[in-house]
Amino acid sequence: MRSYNQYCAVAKALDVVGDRWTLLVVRELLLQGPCRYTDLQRGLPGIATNLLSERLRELEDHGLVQREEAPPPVATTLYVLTPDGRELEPVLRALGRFGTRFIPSPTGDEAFRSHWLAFPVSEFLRDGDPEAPPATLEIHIGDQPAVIEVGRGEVSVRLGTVPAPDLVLEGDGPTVLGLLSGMLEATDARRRGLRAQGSTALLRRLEWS
Amino acid sequence: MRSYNQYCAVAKALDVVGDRWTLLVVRELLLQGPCRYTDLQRGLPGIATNLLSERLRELEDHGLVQREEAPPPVATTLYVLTPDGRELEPVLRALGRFGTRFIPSPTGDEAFRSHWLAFPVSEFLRDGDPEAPPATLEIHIGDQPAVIEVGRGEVSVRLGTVPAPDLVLEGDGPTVLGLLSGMLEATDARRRGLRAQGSTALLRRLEWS
DNA sequence: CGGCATCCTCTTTGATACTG
DNA sequence: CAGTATCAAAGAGGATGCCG
Repeated sequence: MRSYNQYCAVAKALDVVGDRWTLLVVRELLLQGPCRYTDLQRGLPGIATNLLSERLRELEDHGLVQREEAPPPVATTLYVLTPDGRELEPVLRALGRFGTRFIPSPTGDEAFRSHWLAFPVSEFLRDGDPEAPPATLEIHIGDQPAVIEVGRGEVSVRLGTVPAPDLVLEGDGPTVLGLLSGMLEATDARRRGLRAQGSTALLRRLEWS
Repeated sequence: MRSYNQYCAVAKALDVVGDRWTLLVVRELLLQGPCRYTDLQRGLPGIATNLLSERLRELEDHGLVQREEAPPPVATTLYVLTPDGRELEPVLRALGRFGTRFIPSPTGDEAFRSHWLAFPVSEFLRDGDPEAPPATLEIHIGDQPAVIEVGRGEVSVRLGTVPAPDLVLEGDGPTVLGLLSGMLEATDARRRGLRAQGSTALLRRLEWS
């Protein structure tokens, strides 16, 4: 990217991360941790491969990403955020908070990856009943299932499943997120194809701010 | 900008404000308040005029900027951030905080506008002696003088001058900011062309975090 | 002047194909 | 798997012209 050439920290930041795709590459590394090249491609549907390699090189040049040669049996290169790179998390969080207002457009043809849930869940969801025993909620939206764990006042997400979830939700992105955020009633969600199995009372425990 | 087409708030935010220059236009409106077209041009050295008008139209289309027809005698259009647009401030602050690490490169040929100081000053400077009487510090760097007011634990900046400042600093951007942030000693700053008039003890009252 | 629109050139992006 | 090479299309940058 051509530099803005301004003696201003915002402009300097944009000189470094203002290119198209750059911040989304960082999003992937923040959410997924160390990634192989193809992990990144899967998390960035639509990116051209030449751009991905170019962005990674630029991020490396700026000291935000490090390339690590994984030892056998993996024997591949892993991309990892440096401590400096991890300091982009507040930027990503601020962007996510701002961007939620543009989400509700229900076009439906958009790509979805389950790990993208991690930001909104940790930003907006609260455990409304910290005294109650921990509970788990399994979500099936797109590529992979994810688990939301709630208990002791904390809410967290991770990819994967759990042996005996208290509730399983299955549906498309807008519907599941609408239900989680309380913007959608259970009956409306069901009308939009949501399938729920287990204790839907768990939903009332989650508080969206 | 072409949409990333991802069901993710960060991607949505970047769909809206990820274009080149867009966030800097918002920076100007946040720092300067309502702006005429030419105010924006002055605050955005290097922008092509067609891009500025295009960005303003896009921001308007997304509901982040409003066009207001100022009544005579001004009789010009003013650009103002909407409440939604003002919610980009956390994004700009996060970017500024991240971008400071890329500032020290002292190339020297960069554009500078005094109002750009507002973010770093309000983010990083603290009044180290809240009990002491309020004091004022006038800064002459580039285009216009600015005033830093410190007192009662608060630090603020505004453009303009003050009748009897306790201290006047004159020099280039890196030097003055280096002095304010404590990264530069007074003698080093003087060697780099800084001219100070008044009570330099005031500098020790300012704390940089 | 303030507020753009147009034209032209140059750079960046996106899509696809190909390679060690 | 991890990229590089190629090329058409879109976007950015710069100059200039127009109009109230």
